[in-house]
Amino acid sequence: MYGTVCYYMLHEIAGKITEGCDIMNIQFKKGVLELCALALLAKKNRYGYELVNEISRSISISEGTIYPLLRRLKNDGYVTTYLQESKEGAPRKYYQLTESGKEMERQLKEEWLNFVKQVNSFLKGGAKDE
Amino acid sequence: MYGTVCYYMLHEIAGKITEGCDIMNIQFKKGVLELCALALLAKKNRYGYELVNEISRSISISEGTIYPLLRRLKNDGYVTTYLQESKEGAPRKYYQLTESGKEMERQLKEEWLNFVKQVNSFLKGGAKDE
DNA sequence: ATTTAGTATCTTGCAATGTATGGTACTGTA
DNA sequence: TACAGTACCATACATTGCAAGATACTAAAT
Repeated sequence: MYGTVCYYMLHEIAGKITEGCDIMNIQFKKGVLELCALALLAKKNRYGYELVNEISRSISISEGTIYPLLRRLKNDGYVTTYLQESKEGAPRKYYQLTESGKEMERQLKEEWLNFVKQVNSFLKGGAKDE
Repeated sequence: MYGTVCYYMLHEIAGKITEGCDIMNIQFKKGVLELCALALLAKKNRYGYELVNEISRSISISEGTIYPLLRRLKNDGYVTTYLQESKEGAPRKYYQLTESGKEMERQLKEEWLNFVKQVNSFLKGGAKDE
């Protein structure tokens, strides 16, 4: 019951940053967060709380989203984890991409860029009228 | 029981087009399809089956996705509908954007472009390391 | 005439996944 | 010892795309 207040602060801050994008961001996010997490882990090993903070700078997310996601990634063999003590709080669980995780990251990135291209084609020219 | 075979053909074709993008497209799609539908309707009125065909040229979707979506759009007041007979089959239900639908389309488009920018920043530079 | 194929719409139950909510636990400071 | 900050986790829920299957009309082939 102690850190509860701080917990909510994080959520509030995350919400403020992406203010005005709330109508459907919730839906846009589906699936893309996995790519974001993999992309960040491709740069260096990180712990869960760190990922929440990094990602929530740009995209409003909460911890209840990241931790289950990371568990999925581990179950699927895309990451391994190791614990490391911290001077400022509970021990941190670091996540490290496996080879298959790196491969997944490349593949998802490619698909994402492709997908965006397709969607944008609808937004711009739209499908030609016959 | 008559047109069932043809029904499945459409699905097969749609599947083939986006072959190789199946790992997570399902997730990428969430929410974006609504934007695609609105964007296509912003160009001209269309009927449901037409939308399925247009969209499935680029993104693999099925009818079970579009019709419920269109019902949602109607319930939320973003489109109105009118029936029109056809020489080649069942009568078509056309969908027409309302003013609030047009506004929604503009807003979603803007959010989408913004969202893509944020995600791409993770993929490229990634968040700076402190 | 009956079958088959094409066009068109709709419904139900399922699966995936982000969210809200709330809990645990460790450290350092007042 | 109370509190704030850091860090992790679990459960119940809502949203939404999908699979599967039903219905109905038209037109061409048999």
